[in-house]
Amino acid sequence: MAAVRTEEFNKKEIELAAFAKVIAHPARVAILKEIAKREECICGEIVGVLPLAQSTVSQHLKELLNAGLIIGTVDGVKSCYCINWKTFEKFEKTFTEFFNRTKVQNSNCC
Amino acid sequence: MAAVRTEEFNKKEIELAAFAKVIAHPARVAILKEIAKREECICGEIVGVLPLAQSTVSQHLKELLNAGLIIGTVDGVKSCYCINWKTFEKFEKTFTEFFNRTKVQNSNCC
DNA sequence: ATTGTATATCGTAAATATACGATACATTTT
DNA sequence: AAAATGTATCGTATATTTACGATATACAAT
Repeated sequence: MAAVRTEEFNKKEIELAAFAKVIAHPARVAILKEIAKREECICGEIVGVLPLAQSTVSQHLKELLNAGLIIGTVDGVKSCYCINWKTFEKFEKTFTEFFNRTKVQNSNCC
Repeated sequence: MAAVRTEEFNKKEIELAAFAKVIAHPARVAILKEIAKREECICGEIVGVLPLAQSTVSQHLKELLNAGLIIGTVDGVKSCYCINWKTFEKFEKTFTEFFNRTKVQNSNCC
């Protein structure tokens, strides 16, 4: 028994947790910031900025791709990434809603 | 080599990633919501609502405590938890800032 | 004092995540 | 055609996370 028992929770909870997981690593946060800063960014530039091996960065990029947070295009030998703002905003909305709705449930506590 | 190389990233990135990790599990999201809904909540009530063993829930509660997101008080045999709104708002602010600052860096991309 | 109850902790198994080097692959350059 | 370049993938080691049952602990009730 070690797999997360995702089946048992409600959709919103699962989605928020999944989104959180995507940005739950400093490398992926740094990658997102770097791509946003440059507007678009080739893989090599990201590797140059991060204290990680090329293969590790590539792995993190893949996870961001899977999550739909970035879009990758091939430019000759190079891979070019940019933020998928549509998904980015979906993430933002999901987090914002979680915080707002959780707050609303409360009135006065400790 | 498997430990996250946290030392190498900047503070903001590490903090955001760490905060994200705390809510990167549906059980912990569900626990937070449940406690917020009831304003305060004893452990047994949470266990009753979640599809997880008591010891597992206790483990998740401990992580939320460590993160400072909840406060636990002993009430006889029972343990009573409530949201630590101060930390909660710190989390909210951190996420909001990340989304806002990342967006600002961009103008027009794909 | 004994029993029951609520919760935390321990021990442990299995899954997942992280990291790296080596290698494969495709494109570009020579 | 051969060499160089940039990136993805493979294989693998290790750390961390998740989950559970069993047990310990502390208080309450009998």
